[in-house]
Amino acid sequence: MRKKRTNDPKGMRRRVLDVAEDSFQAHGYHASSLGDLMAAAGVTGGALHHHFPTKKALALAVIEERVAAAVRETWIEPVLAASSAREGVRAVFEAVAAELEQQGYVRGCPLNNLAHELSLADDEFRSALARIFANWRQAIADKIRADHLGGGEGGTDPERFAALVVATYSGAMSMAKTSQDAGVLRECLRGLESFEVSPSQGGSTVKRRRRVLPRPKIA
Amino acid sequence: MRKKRTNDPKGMRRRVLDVAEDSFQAHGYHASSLGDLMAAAGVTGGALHHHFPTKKALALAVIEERVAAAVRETWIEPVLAASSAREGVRAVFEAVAAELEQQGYVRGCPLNNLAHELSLADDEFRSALARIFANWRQAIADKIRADHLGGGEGGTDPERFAALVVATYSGAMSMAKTSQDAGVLRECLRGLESFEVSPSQGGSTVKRRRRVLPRPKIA
DNA sequence: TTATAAACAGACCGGTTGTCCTGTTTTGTC
DNA sequence: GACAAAACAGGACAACCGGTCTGTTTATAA
Repeated sequence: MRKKRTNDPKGMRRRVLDVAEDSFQAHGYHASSLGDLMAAAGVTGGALHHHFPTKKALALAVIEERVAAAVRETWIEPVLAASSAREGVRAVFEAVAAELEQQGYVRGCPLNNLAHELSLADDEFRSALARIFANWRQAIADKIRADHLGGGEGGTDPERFAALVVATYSGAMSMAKTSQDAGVLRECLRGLESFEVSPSQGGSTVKRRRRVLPRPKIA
Repeated sequence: MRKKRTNDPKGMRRRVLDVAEDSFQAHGYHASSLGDLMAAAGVTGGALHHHFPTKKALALAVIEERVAAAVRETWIEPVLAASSAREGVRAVFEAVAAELEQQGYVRGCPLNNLAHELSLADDEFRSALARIFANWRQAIADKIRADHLGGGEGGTDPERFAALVVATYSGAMSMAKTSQDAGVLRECLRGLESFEVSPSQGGSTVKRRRRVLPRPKIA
């Protein structure tokens, strides 16, 4: 009996993270047993333990590598690449809503899913998750500040706007997951779009009230 | 061996629900073992099984009796009793923020905590939780409609406003829990409040543009 | 080649989980 | 008081969980 065994530490680690990310997202951390993950990934206990000594280490890797990357790819990069912060926010909301409606079910936000389950359980989990939230908010705030330099977004407080956007998205995804309906995402986006600047910090040239979130382009 | 035994089904059931509600909130559903609950409540396995045949039945009772009541008491009733929807929302945000800052830690929103962990696990859980979200939103929307009848909040879409408020609160609590800092609640409230347009502008109805959040009426 | 460590296989174990089961005591009803 | 049902006590149990341990195979470097 010859055993074919291809030593591929990189690939094996990636496969484990793939199924762990998926299972944590679908069933949560506690409801995902290492036995299930091993079976799904086609990995033995020895290999799993070699790459991730404990379940906590595995979850920490999922958070820092996969969840952070997901937020970066679906939120931070699109917003920074957009013509403005508000346009970027609008585009992400609609892209996520469209994707959810296409796939027919809602599994929720990876970051919020794990944040709710693990924030109080372990402080390492909590700080890792808090860091992702902070980066998310800061990226949006930075984009607002960039808009300021470009002459736009007169009275918008960057941190306040960022917090509001992240909170609205997180809560909308929570409701969308519970009702299994992505429509609430669009509803909340409409709410944000009718956001008007409070002219308290009237440093901009525009004094009159105006719509701050531009109408969606017809594409 | 004499056993002192006071048959008190109502009280026993209440004690079990008390500790279950607390443990589900603090550690989550899966991380709360029935053994821990029995020890904390001072209840034997037989008694627990008599009132709640399965762990799922216990959780369902917690959701329908305790979580729904919590949302009703901290959100629905204060908002409906407030002078306006906007004032009620502001009061609840500030009351919760003050309470969290006083107790020094954040355990999150009871509804959202369980919603994230259980919505995908079981459809009975999901529908029960979705019903609470729906009642929450409808109460706020109803209050907006009541404001309409009183001559206020012209142009504010009730369902849209309610969805935005609930989403913002849920997401803000999620971040507050993860960062263990209730400050983001106040920040998001400020964001919602900046929906109002120019504070001392006249009440003329010249603008037919959508003003989703007019400023609150100050008596 | 040889030595050494990394990469992996697979069984094993103590502890825990949720549930069930058999009794015993109390309550309600006639 | 008789008696059925509810209310509770407490143990038993099979399944499962996460972690560990030993052994074998593969890569790496001298």
